[in-house]
Amino acid sequence: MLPTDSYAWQYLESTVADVLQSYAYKEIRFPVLESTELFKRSIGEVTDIVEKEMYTFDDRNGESVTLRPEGTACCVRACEQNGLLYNQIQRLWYQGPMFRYEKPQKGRLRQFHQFGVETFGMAGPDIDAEMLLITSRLWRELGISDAVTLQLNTLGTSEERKAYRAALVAYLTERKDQLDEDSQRRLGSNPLRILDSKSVSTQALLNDAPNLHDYFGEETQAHFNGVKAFLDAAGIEYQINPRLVRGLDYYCFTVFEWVTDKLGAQGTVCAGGRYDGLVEQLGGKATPAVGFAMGVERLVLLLQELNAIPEGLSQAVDVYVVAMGNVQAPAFQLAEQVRTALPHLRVMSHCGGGKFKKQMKKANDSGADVALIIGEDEVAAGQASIKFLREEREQQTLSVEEIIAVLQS
RNA sequence: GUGGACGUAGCUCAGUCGGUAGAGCCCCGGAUUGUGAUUCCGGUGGUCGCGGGUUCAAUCCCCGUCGUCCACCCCA
Repeated sequence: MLPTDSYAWQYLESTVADVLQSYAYKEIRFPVLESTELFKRSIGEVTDIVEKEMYTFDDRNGESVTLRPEGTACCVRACEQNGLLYNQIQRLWYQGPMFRYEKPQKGRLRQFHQFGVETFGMAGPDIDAEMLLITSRLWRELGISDAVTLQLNTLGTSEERKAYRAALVAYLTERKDQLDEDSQRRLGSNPLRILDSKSVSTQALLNDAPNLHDYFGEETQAHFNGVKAFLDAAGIEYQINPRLVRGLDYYCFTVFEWVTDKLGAQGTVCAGGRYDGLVEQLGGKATPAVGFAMGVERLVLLLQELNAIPEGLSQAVDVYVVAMGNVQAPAFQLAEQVRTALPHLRVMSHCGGGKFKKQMKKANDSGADVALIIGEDEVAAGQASIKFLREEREQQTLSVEEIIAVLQS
């Protein structure tokens, strides 16, 4: 990521941090490198991520380690090892690089970055809804609400899913020859993923297939209705998508995705759901949990696509200090005085000498609104000149105090 | 992993039906010895991704390789 993009990242990062802070979430940080076993046990052995997308290697002790492909498992491990989950409620967030060995394309990189939120110890639909309140508010803060839509589904309990899975496999096995090639392969490995296949013919075939929602018992229905009721009350729009499934094994009940049609093939900008079984699966006490992750690169692309980054953020300089003649030391001193008095201003001192004309051109190109000019005359008089580069206004030669006063206004 | 496109100056790209390359922007100098944005003039800058093959001669044709992009797949 280059300086031309970093301001967009900083804008996104600070907006996300502010929103999460306003919901009283706490930041957690954990390592980039984890034991390979952690991901096999959490994400699922037969998922694509674990089977072919992990950066896995042996360390010097011969232990298999992996660059994290996602944050949830790492977060659970870190919390578990530090006693944050035992009979406790946690609302946490994190941020950082993730690694998946995939073929790069737009919105999909081998090292990419996520914001993640994980909550523990809350079983009701209210905290599920809070995930969507948070993300919905974030889109509003970022000015991209119109570009994203919420897809919502529930996966029920693992027993319900198991029963449905059997019915789906039975139905599709009878019609295997009508399935596309990828779906035929998934029939054996991960049949639920056939539901969100992009193949038109496969989707048509699914219209008469068993419906997951027919397999839900009272608990699942009630939980899902609860989530929907909170969303309705909050005025958050959503689409129920019964074919929305997740690529990671640990999800149950509520799952959701925020998607956009503005980014080409990689349209999911944020996704998450409930994963009540994971903590126990990783050796802890059974703990309800909900969370989500957002793709930073995709959100930055979307912000840029929509021109949603506030003007002025890309400007790096407010004041450019020009030194005429052999007065670099006093010029530095002037710049330091301005920085001390007005720390919010970005003050750049010209370095490298050169002709005055050249320095003025640099001042202009820097994007600064004003240039402070100091030469031998000014040094002798204990003054400096202030020139306004973006407005019709007379250049003035003033004392340092007066210049600071002008800059302040 | 599969398919397609593309790698020429710092950037965006043109070009040579095979005879070792050009524009715009950027940068530097000048018109203008202490005043930028508009002009005008001049200049620097390229083993034409890398390796092999064909040829008198390859940036161009062929093969391989690496990289990038887009889509599939997968997912944030």
